[in-house]
Amino acid sequence: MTGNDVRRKFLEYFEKHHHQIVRSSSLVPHDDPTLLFVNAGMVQFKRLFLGEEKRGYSRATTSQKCVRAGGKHNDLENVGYTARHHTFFEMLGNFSFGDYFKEKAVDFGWDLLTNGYGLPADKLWVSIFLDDDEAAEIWHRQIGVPEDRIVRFGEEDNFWAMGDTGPCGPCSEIHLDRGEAYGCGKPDCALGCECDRFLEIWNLVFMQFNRDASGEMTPLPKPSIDTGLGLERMVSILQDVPTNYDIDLIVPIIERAEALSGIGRNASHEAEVAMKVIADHSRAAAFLIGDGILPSNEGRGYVLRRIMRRAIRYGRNIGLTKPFLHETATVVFDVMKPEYPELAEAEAFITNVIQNEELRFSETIDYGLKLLNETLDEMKVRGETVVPGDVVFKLYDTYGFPVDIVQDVVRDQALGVDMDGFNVAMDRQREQSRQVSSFDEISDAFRTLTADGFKAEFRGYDGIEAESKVVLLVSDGTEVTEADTGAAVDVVAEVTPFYGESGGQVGDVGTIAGPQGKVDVTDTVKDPTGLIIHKGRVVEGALRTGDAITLSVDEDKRRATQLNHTATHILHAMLRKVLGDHVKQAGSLVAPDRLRFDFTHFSQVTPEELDRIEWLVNERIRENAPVTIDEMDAEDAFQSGATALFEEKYGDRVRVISLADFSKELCGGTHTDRTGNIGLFKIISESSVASGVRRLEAITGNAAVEQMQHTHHIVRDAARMLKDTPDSLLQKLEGVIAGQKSQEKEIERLKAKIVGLQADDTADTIQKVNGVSLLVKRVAVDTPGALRDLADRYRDKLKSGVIVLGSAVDSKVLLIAVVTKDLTDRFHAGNIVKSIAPVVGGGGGGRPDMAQAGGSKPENLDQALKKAEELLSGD
RNA sequence: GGGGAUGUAGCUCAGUUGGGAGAGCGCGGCGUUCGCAACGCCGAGGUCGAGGGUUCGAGUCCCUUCAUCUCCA
Repeated sequence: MTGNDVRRKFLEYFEKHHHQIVRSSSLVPHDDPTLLFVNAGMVQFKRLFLGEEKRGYSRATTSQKCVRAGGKHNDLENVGYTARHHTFFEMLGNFSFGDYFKEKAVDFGWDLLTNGYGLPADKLWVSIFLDDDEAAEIWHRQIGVPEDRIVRFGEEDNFWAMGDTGPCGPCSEIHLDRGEAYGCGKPDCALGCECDRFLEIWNLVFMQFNRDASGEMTPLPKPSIDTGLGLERMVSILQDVPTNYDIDLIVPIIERAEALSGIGRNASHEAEVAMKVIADHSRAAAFLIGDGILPSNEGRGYVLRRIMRRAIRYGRNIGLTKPFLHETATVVFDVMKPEYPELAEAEAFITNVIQNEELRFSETIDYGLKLLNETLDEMKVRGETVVPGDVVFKLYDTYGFPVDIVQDVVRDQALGVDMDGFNVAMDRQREQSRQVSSFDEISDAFRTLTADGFKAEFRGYDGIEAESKVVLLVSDGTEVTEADTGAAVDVVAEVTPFYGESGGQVGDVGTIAGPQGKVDVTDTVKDPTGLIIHKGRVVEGALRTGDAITLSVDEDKRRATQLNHTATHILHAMLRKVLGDHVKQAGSLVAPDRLRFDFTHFSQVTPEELDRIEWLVNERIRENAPVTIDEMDAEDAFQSGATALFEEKYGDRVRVISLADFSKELCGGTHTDRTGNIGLFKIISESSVASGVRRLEAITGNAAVEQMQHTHHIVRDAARMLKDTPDSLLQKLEGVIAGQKSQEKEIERLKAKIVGLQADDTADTIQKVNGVSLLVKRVAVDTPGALRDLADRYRDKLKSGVIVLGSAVDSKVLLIAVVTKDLTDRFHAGNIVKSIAPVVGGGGGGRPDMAQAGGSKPENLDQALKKAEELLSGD
């Protein structure tokens, strides 16, 4: 049975038992800021379990993409060294939302394992929570598992909780005894042993309590089921192979690594580890990038970067010094194509991103090697043989140069590394970073409201005004019953026409009028549960909870925003048409005054392409296509080929926005009703955001017309100033610039000439003191540079001597002292200016042969020069 | 969220108590050559990331800010 068969069989089994097959959600969790990546099957159903969300089914089954790296669950450092750790894996699961409970869950699990997958019932063990007698009863009486194969474990192993508070409950795990051959051989080897004999394969969570802040647990009215069966692990059992890395979903990746390196995975322990790391990380990288994450220096992108770099580093251990990860990732597409066709579609983009990262990392390594070698050279000069730990740490911490590569290099040169020192520095850094991190907390008031089942109704698709009632007022993060004039306030209403910021479209602005007061709404946001919060300030009277209110959206701004939003959809479609199907939306901002669109593309969009895109978008606008909006089931929408975005969350009912036959997108935003309303579309900039992602900014409607007029005025006025027509403006400007250049040159030449003339006029001022030529003179130049030039000329003339020049410019004084090289042992230019500069109220300094100074008392310049003469004569 | 580093010519970078903005490669012109490569000579190209401060004077010191890199959480 292939891995893909195992997955299919699971989903089909539960579909047969009236479960909705739900597609895997993106690896990026949409509404959970505390979670870096989706790491379990239940994540996308969290709000269903909490009762905050309802969907059209009460039973579901999924094969969920999961990543465990970088967050609370971090298996990154284990991958390669164990049989079953992954950063990326798939979790099969069946879920009941207040439908069936323990009995059926146990029944399904056992039936599928024994009858479906054909596992021997007498090799299956079951663990349950200490006092969950109900579960024990079901397993023993209903299923017939002998009592000696039912084991009770404590809270650590068999009690599950979503967090410190919320739904929780006991769980029950099904284990498989693979026989002594897989065991550690110890006499006390039994279920729970760390070895590979007893494999935990399926975890059934019985969600039956709700735990409050005080720790008290109350029974849930509708208990639920959440189960998790690791696909890779299950496949390894059914294919009867020793590790997850021997299954047909992964072996092809390893085989590619073997082919590329020319080394077999069994060649050495090192090779074995490297192959596993490469196989796992290739999968993680392919899927993470496929879900829209790009390598970066923070957050999710940084975790992705670390995963890729870890793979590259291990690749070096088996001689893969050139970029290879994009090749092993290609195998991932082939293997996973049946279940994840969208991954294969993005192949070009994903491999490109990986290759870029490989090149970037090799730059990091090259630079680190350079720094390391410099350090080693210095050490050798000093006769040291151990690289200090803080040096290694600095290379790692600041330049990202991996420690194991330091060790390789150092070993080759028969030197040592102070790893203890490194670890001390590392621990210090950890300690330092572990200071409590405070992240934005959603006010408790909002949370309570949502938990009580309140749902604000959005009525802004059809109108911009609504009558409603104040449900909640929050000021300074705490709930209030009244907000007075001047107070900043967050308002929640029963119904609202205000669009809360989401999907790139900014929140509406407008006013809320109550019986005794008015609030200016400056922004509208949507919290993760969909609660619409109006943010504003009371500008008149006061607003109280329960007030009847009229909510009015600023019409002009909303309308402008709608034009930009519809234009964004047209732009998206035309980008794909002009640049290719690899173009995918990577971010979007739709504001009243402009739109910004980030998308995946490998190179700069040429000016010609930009023109063509702009032209096509405007053509679509002139077609005046109707904007049709359909609400439908998400599955139907996907089937119909509507474009969905990876960073967006979609419920089961979605809105599909269609523009004639050229655009069909899932979108919750507000749109204009015909493309012709947009009027005019103008691109105003094209830039890069990250490698592989470009950004376009554009304007529409009035803003676009104003922009055109503005630039037209500039050209017209410029032409008028140059007494020319706009068409020949550029030619004219070229001439003007050329003329200016030559004049500047002429000025330079003349200045030099003037300086030369001044320099010629010196005979009378050169004095001979003790055989040394001295020139002390007041001159008329206006910049330090000119003064230097002049001094240089004198020096060239004198061949040997000391020159001190001074010049008064406005309220400032410039001084310079030059000593020819042959005299620097007797005179120090720096000391000369230092001693005379105070006379003009300044200071100065410089090199022995040249020094400058300045001052703010021009009236004392002659006095200062006199002092210089005395100083030099007195030598 | 906390730390470290970098930002100077188209590119790679140098710039040492604060005192003439530089190198190599690339680019343009000329020369040598039948031609090319190579070489020689000449030349263009810089808001020293941005803003503020200290100073007579800031690429250099201080503060703020942006961008990039990097480690930790």
